[in-house]
Amino acid sequence: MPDQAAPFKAAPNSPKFSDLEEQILQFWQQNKIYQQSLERRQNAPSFVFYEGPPTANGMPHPGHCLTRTIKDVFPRYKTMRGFRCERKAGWDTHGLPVEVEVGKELGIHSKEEIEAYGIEPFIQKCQQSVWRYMQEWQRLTERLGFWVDLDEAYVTYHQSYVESVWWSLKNLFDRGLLYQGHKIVWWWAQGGTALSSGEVGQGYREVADPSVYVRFPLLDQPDRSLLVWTTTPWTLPSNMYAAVHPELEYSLVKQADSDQLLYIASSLVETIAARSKTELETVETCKGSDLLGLRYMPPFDGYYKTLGDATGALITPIGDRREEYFYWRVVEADFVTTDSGTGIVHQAAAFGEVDYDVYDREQRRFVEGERPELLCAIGPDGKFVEAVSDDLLGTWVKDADKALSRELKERGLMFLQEQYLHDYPFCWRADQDPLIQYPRRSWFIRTTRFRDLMLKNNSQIGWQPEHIRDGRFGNFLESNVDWALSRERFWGTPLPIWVCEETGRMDAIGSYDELLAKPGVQGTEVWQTAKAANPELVDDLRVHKPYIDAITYDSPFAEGKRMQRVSEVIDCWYDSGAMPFAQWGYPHQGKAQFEDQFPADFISEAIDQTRGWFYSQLAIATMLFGEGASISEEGSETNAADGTEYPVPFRNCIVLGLMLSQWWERTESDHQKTIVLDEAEAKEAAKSGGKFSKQVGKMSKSLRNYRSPEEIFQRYGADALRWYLLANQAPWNSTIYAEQTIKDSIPEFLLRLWNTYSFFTIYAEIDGFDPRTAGDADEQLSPKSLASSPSYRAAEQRNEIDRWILSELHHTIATVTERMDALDNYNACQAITTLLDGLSNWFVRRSRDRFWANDKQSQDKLDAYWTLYETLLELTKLAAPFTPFLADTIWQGLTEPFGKKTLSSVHLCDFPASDPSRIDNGLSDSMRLLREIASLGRAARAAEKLKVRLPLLEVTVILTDDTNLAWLQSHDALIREELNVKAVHYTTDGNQYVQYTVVPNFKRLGPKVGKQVPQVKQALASADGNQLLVQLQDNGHVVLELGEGSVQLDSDDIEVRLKAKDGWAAAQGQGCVVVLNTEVTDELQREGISKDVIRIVQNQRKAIDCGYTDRIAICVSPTGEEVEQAIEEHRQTICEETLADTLEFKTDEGDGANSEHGMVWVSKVSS
RNA sequence: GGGCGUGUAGCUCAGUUGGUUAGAGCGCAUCCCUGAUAAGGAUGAGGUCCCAGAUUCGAGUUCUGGCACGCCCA
Repeated sequence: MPDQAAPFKAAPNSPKFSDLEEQILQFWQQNKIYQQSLERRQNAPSFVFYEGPPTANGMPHPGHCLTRTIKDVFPRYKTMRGFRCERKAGWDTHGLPVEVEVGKELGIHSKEEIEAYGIEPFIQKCQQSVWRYMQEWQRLTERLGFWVDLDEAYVTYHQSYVESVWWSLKNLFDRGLLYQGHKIVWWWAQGGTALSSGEVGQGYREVADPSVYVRFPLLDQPDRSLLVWTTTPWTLPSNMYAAVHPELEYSLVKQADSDQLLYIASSLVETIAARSKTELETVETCKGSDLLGLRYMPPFDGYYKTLGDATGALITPIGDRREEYFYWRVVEADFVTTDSGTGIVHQAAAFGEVDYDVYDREQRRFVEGERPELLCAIGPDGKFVEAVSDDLLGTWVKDADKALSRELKERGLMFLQEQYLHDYPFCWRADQDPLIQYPRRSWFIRTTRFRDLMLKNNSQIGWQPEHIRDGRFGNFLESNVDWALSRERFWGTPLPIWVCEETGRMDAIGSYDELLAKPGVQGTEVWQTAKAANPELVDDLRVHKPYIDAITYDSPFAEGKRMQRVSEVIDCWYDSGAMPFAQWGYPHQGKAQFEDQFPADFISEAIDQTRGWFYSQLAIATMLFGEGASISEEGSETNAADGTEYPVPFRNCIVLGLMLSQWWERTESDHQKTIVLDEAEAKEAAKSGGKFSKQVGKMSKSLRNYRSPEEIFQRYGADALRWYLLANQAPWNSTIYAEQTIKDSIPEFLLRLWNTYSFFTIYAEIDGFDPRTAGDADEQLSPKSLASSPSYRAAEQRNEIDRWILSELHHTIATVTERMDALDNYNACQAITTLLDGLSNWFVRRSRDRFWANDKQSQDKLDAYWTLYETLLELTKLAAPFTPFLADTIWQGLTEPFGKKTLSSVHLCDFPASDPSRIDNGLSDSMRLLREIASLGRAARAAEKLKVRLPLLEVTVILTDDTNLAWLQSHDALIREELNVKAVHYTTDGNQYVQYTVVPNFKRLGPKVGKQVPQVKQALASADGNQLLVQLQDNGHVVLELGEGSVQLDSDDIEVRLKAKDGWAAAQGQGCVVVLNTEVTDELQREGISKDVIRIVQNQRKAIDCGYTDRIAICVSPTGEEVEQAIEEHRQTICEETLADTLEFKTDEGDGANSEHGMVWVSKVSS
């Protein structure tokens, strides 16, 4: 009977993990365990973690669980390892997605509609919308066990945050690094707004556009023309250049019935001739570079009339030529191909990004103040502003195509006109409106000045996986372009620049107070009025549109004039990139925190953040701190800040793969799709007709093709999900969310750990094992302090299997520590799994008898307890960062007898330290061999269909060498038991049973004999293995005669292998062969039968609900004499094993068990 | 169209500086155990390492070229 006063109580059998987790969650909250874990490390060295802010205006899905699990596991680990790891949460709150969400809610789309609705109520709605799914996010964060300071979270719309961002922008502005330029955007003319690439991508559809081939006559040789091609004739009036590829070959061709000569890329001559149904005869050829600089007459002379001969001074003169014409020259461009068109590309810089780049490059050739202007004949409404011909003024671009084409035809410039089918983007909100590429004034940060510095900083970052550094991220930095910072939107950090209404000169503002301190400030009452009318309004809104726009002040540049803010807000990526300092409100406040918490030791986000948060952080930190802080644009009024030395913003970064979903779907008769998330479910549902097909793809809100995190927690628990995410794959691979695998992580790890723990508590209760005998036990029950118990013996005095598992434990601790320090959670988990397997499947199994032994105080039994207890304690600490809930449940169970003397949570403990003196590699090797022998014996049995219950006379184990021979011999009892044999023989002389073969150790042999490897291999294979072995044993080496001389090989160069000879029941492994004596005597047969009977009876005991200690009566109706004799012979054993009072040969009433040996009835006699 | 990545057992995934017999878990099959018991364990089957070339004594691993998929950018 269990000891009533036992310190341990048996743990429940099959717990519902999600319920246990909820309890732990409550415990954590009530006892502020997270805060305690931080306080315990108050003066410890810091390990800095940055939380990349998620947006809380969408529901979280399983993909977010991966990010948050990875973000949790390393800080937890580092905290246990003795570091102070603060974890400030954060929320990304600005940006277009928020505006779109609010717009949907209000049923409005365009900027005009928003303006009509009112910017003030609109941004108020944005501010509220940001928190729409806040609760879900907080719940996810907590339920997953992601420890982070949600209460102290930084929020990008908060005034202090915005002011930090302003400070940084002012810094850049004052250093001349913030400038205005043009950006070519996809423009919705009717709506008056730019569209994001995502929005543009949604709107592509196939349309037929005009395809025109137009002649551009050369100025100096009017009979020669460039032939250019375009599908947007409306851009021709804004033509600036014609681009050729300098390396391509061009032909000057003559049209059959005309005097006209045309330049066309040589490889396209034939195609164009065919299309235009004219003969084109090549007159001469040249390279593209020969055409550079040629001037031509543009197809429309709207600009040409005034600018035709406009020139400017070159920065680098060409020869003695110091001046260059601004427009209508042949220029070079690498993007010119011969895939379509003519090989000469019409350049209208206003309407194409690559065209704009060419223009930009051209501009830089001229000295400042003498540069070509951007030619743009179209207004923001998509209509002609500069009259090409008077009747086009005010015409919508697409309507102008026809008129323009007609005119070109009339003037004889149109070489060919066709229709062209291609994909073209339309507005996703108004599908009749084609988008156009259009230049917008935009603010840029001169990040290109920092390219090399960013690359240098990048090289300092520990990327996980490594290829990110030189691959995706490195390449991205290499091709850096200036950061287009401004957005013509409403909900974002306002660009803190005020402009003089008179002079256009500008000023940047670094904080709200700085603004209020400006002379003659007006407009603050707009905010005050709003706040008075609605006291609920959060104060942070005062630094937002429209309130901030209302504030003006006296211009320092012009007497009596005002300074007014520019209208733009900034890219919200800048917000997130400013997080390292803005989270503290630096430098207006939080200086100490910033200096303490910069840079981060560790961050992690998914791969899609490469150009997002990873870049924005690196760029901003590079520009503001370290060497970068001393860079400023020439001629800027303010010199750069004195470079405070700060390195990269983060030292290590795990880049996570994307998580895909897997589901089963069926299309119903009404074209609706039925989606299930489970294969079993799909099979079940398919019974009602219609097969389901398996799908893999992105998680999609509209399809609902994934399980909500909340449901996963309910079904399987957070630990199961965490273990799946941490232990099943390297985190940077994109993975398929596999429901089944999560389910599997319960029996694979959680339940196995639980069962081992439960096994311990069951026996500890029965035996009253009391760890409190360790009088000096410390608060974390460290192995050293447990040694103070009088019943605790030093490991070297204990049973071998105790020493073995402790050796495995310390080996595992070393591995896990080493792997986790390298940010490798996957292999750390593998090591833990291996340890748990050893503990559960070998230590516990092999030690059952010791735990069941009668003498409660025998030293061997106590050794077993101490070993298991200590291993479980340390294993629990090892597992704590990975499965924090289960680890804490078990920790609390294991420490319960100590009451308040021990730490209340495993997460307050130190991570276990590996004690090298406990690692015994020799023992590990021997034990591995022993387990292999047992396994081989079972395999040999299985091959002969001799089940383990049938006893056999003997096994013979043949080894290649005698290293482990003595050790194994001393363990033959174990093998006898495992294999159910009467005797075990070990030998190295197995000629009778095995064939020896000698194989090369290629790893050593390769470098040694090089090209002779195949010959050596051949020679070894054809030689007699047994003879080679003799040679090796006698001389320590073997000599092989090859064609070109002899080779001497020592024992490290070759490996001896064994192969069982035919005719034996044998199984072979790496270094041994196990041979089974298959002779089954009648005696053995009967013993086997008796064991069968025991099993049948035990099954019946269970079937009739017997308790462990119930006594029974057995009746057997045997099939024959042999069975009867077997039972008679082993009557005593059978009765003992099954707690039977009587065993009779007769037929009984009721349900019996029918077996190969006859009917068996079992009935309960007493409880 | 460009960049980056991925492709290994039915499924989900590992695979070290190249070393010749490619692993794990699940699933499947066969079996064991029945005092951890709605658990636990063993053994086995299962592979053209996406394809084709190249380098090498030797390639899942390196190189080149394809194919498929994904992500990012045009």
